[in-house]
Amino acid sequence: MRPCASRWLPCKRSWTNSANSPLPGSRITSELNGNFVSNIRHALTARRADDFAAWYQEVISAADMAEESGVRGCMVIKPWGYGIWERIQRLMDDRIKATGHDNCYFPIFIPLANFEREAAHVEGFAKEMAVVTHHRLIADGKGGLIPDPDAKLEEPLVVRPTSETIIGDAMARWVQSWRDLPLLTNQWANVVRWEMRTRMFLRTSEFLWQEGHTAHETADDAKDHTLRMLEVYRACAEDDLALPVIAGEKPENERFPGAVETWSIEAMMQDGKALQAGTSHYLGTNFAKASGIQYQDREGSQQYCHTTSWGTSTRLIGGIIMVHGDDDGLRVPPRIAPHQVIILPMLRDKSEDEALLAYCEELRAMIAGQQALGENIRVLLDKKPGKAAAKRWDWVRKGAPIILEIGGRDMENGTVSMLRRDQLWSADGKPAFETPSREQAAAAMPALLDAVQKALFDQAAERRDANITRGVGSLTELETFYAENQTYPGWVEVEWSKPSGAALERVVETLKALKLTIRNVPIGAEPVTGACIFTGAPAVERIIVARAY
RNA sequence: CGGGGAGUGGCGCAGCCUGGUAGCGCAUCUGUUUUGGGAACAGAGGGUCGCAGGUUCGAAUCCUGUCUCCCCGACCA
Repeated sequence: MRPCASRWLPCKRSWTNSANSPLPGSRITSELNGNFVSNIRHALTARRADDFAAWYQEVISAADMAEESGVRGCMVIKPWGYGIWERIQRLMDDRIKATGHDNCYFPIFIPLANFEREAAHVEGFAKEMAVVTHHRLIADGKGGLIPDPDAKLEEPLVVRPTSETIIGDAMARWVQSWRDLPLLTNQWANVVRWEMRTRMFLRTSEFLWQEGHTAHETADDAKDHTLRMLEVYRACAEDDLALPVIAGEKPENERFPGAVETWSIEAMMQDGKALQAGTSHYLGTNFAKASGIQYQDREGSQQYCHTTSWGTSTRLIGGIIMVHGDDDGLRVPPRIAPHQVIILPMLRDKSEDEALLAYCEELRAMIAGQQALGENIRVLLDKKPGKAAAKRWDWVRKGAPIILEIGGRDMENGTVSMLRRDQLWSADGKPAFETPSREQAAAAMPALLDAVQKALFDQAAERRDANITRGVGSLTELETFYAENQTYPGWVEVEWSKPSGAALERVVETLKALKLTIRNVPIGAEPVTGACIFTGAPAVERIIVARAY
C-alpha cells in the first residue's frame, strides 16, 4: 500500500466533516487522514480540496487542452485536448458502427419552419438558439460592416442545437416500407446552444458531439435500441474512458424536449457532483408525426415510425478531467491518450547526445512494435530541446500515462528511468522512478498500460461506490445529510413513488431548495422496501439524488 | 438574464483611490558555468494597460458605453 492510498483525492481537514455523519456512505475522506505526504511540490498551484473550480480551469490550461477564444462561450481546443477527443471519437465510432449504424452528415442550418414542427422540442430549445437572418454584409460608412438590410432571409435559419427535425425530414424521404427499417444513422457534428453560463468542456455554446438517429417499426424495437445505445455509452465510458457510471432512466421532468423516455449515464466527479455523460432517448412517434416518417407495413397500411436519438459530446472530456485529474494535472486513461508513452532523452548539447538518441530510438521502436489494449502502442520520442527534467513536468500536467527519462547512465547500464503517472510520488515526496532494463521496460509496456487503465477505473469506481449513500428514509434525513456534508456530499439513493405532473413538480422544488436534482432511476437497483420519502406513498423505484453540473 | 468580481508582455500579478517616462515574478532569447532529476548567474527581447467614445495640456488611472472571463443565482438535451 502506498503512503497516501488515495492520492487521487486531496487530503484536507475540511473533508473530514463527513466522518461524523450518522449516515452511511459518506466516507469520501475517511482513509485520507494521516499518511499524507505534505512536502510534495505539485505541478499545479490550485488544489482540488481548496477550490475545485479553479483547479479544473488550471488543469485545462496547464495540460494545454484548450483556451478561451474571445467568442462568448466558445473555446479553442488545442492539440492535446483535441487529440483526446479524436481518441474518444475513434473508439465511440467503432462501437456505433459495430451496432449497425452508418455515418451521415446533415446541414448545420435548419429552416425555422422545419424546427417549429414538434411543439415540446420548440418549447425546450427556443430560448437558446442562434439564428441566421441575413446572407450578406455591407459597409456601414464608418469603416465597419453591418448585415445588409436588403439581404434579409425570407425565412430565418437556426443553427442546429440538435438535429432531430432536419434528420426527421430526411428520414421521411428515406423510409417507405417496413423493409427500410430499422434505419440506423449517426453523425459527428458541432451544435450550438446559447448557454447563459458556460464552462470549458462542460457547457460551451458550441460543442462537438455525435448524435445517433434511428427509425423503427415498433415501440418495442425502438425502446430496445434506446437501451442498446445506452449500453454502448456505458461500455465506452467505463472501458475506454475509465469513467464508472450509473445508467438509468431520467424522471419525467428531466426528459429531452419531445422524448417519451430519456435515459442517461451519470458519472461522479471528485467533488461529489454528478455529470450527465451521455443520453439516449425513445422519441415515440412524436418526431415521426412532426416530420411525416411513415412506412407501409406488412399488411399494406401506413404506420408512423418509432424513433430514437442519443448523444455524447466533448463534455466527456470535462468528466475525464474531474474524475481522473489530480493536483499535478490531468491523468489520461491509456486507451484515450494521444501518446501513451513519452520518451525523454536527457540531452546535453554534446556529442554523446547522438548515441543517447539512438538508444532512445531503439527503445521507441521496441515499444511501438507492440500492442496494448488491442491497439499499437502510441509512443512519442520527445526530441524537443530542453532539459528532460523540466519537460517531464509538462507531460505530467498533460497526464501521459508513462514517462521514460533516459540519461547517459541509463544507456551505460542498459536501463530506463520509468515514471507511472498514476503513481507519481514516492514516500519521500519525490517522483517515484523505477529503473528496469530497457528490454524489461519495453516488454512490460502492454501490461503496464493495461494496469494504468484499470487502476484509473478502479480508483474512480471505489470512490463512487463509497459515496453513494443508501438508507436515507425520510426527507428530513435527506436535508440533514446534505446540511452536514456540505463540502463534498456525494450522491444519495432514495425510494420514491414516482409522482407525476404537479406532484413531481413539488418534489423537484423541494430538492431544488437543497440544490439537488434527480439524476436517474438506476438500472438494476435493489427492490424497494418502504415508502416514498417525498409523498409517503408506497415506493415503486429508487432514484439517485445529487448536485450536478 | 440578475447580483458580485476581474481584464495591464506567453502565464500570474502590482500600479488606479490621489492623472505626469509601464513595473515585478515566472516563462522566452543570448552568453557563461553547471549536469541524474522542476539548474545558477549575467545580459536582452517582448505590452498603443480588453475595445470604443468622453473629460484633460496630458488617461492604465477619472466618466460613459461595450466585449470577454470568473463566482453565486435563474436557466440548462
